[in-house]
Amino acid sequence: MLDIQLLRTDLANVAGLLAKRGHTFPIAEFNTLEAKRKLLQTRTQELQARRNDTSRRIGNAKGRGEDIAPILAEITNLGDELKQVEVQLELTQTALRQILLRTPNLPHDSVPEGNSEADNREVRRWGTPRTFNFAMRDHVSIGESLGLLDFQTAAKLSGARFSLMKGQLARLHRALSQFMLDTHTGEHGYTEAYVPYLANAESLVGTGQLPKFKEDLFETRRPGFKMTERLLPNEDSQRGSLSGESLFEHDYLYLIPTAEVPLTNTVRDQIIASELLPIRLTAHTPCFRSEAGSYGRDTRGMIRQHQFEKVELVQIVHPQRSYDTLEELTGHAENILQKLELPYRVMALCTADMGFSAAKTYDIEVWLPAQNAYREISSCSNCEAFQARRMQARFRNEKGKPELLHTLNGSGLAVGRTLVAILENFQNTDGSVSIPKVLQQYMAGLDRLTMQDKK
RNA sequence: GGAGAGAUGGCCGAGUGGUCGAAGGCGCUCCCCUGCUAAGGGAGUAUAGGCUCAAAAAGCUUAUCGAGGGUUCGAAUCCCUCUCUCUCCGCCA
Repeated sequence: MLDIQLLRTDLANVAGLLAKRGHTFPIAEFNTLEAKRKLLQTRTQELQARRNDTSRRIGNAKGRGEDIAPILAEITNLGDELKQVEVQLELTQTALRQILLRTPNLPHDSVPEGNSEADNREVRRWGTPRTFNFAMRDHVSIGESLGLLDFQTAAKLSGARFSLMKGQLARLHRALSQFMLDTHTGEHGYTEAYVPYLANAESLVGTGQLPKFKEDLFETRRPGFKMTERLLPNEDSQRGSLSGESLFEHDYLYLIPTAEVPLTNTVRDQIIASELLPIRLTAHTPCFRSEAGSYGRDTRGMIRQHQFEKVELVQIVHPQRSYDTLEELTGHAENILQKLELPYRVMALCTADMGFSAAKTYDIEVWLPAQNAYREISSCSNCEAFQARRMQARFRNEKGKPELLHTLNGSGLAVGRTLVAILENFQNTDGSVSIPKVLQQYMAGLDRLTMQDKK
């Protein structure tokens, strides 16, 4: 969420920055609502002040045993008007809030301007893509012919965009996440966390997935929730809530699309002591994405799944440190690829290609031989105070005053895509796949995946 | 699933309709006292927002006692709904 003060004082400039990332800010609507808000809020507070004053006087008069009827007469219609104005104010503020909640972050000065992913800027490259002197295959072909990867059965169980792994491949998948966690906790100073995989709406609003990207999420309904009963008219007096939040939102939970959601929200509604900063958290979780709107893209293989695993990195830091931290965090993710000996490049995303909450993002793209391309395997973002403002996540600054934190997150890495990269980059002419050295200790010393016994 | 008890400021804890953003204590900050330490004395110490203002400072003001709604001139206090925590029983990985 952007600072509403900034919108009030510098709207044209803000709208210009948002336009760079393809977002059209509703300037006229905002100005109208804001003018209305100011009027209504002033009036509401006037009436509230009068009510408070009158009530105080009634209290005093009663204490002295005086007649309160004349004082009561002064405010005969005050209650009704106050109620009306309060309702209007609440509606106006809800409308403003809805605009704010759906407005993306402002891009940092250093973010390249662009209209599409083609305008992303390559920052650096590591490793050299291997050349094959045999008929190189993609991960689906490799995994299936080894008898370790089975999309047909996965489709029977759940549908498209799910996968089933078995045997040493399933183990390699597990080994990857263990290796990543061990590296981040052992070498990069992160604290491992085990987190809920179902999160409430408030958490998803905090990190920015809601309200705008609801269709990307898998939504679950809590057992015992009875929509028909609850929506019967005249059921209770809560109807007509003015808060703008759904009355029933606590009856829904969402499967997390990334561990960024639970990890970042750990500091929601908190004022952190500055000596506890920076907070570095990592977690290995499944991630669930509906992939609405990506029909037909990456339909083959494990690249784009409804369910995949990821080791996530989250840092919660002092605002002055957040851009240094972004470089460090990106380096932590790169370190995994280097240890795995997988070639990659780092891209600075352009204004048009960044995610909703990010002020600046580096994508790390791993080399996939079968696609003859670098593909995203990690996305590292500095959200500055954007999420912190939504979450009311603050720390006590040098003056002892609460100030919004900066939040960062990045994949370290997407496990499924890393597995794909290993299968393709480490394939051998006989159909086996070599296991990167750093993973062998997690595989009881096994150094290659081979044809399963077919008996 | 059954029965019960709770939720108040950084922490503990008082407060069952009025002048309460909230006693008291602890903690913390500053000052005084003390050779040092300890003890003692005094002052201060929530958050968000609005208006005035070019801005800062300041002033005025509103909201917040788990959340939302209601009753009332007035709600931490009364009523309703929900959430969460705890205890006992049952069930369960």
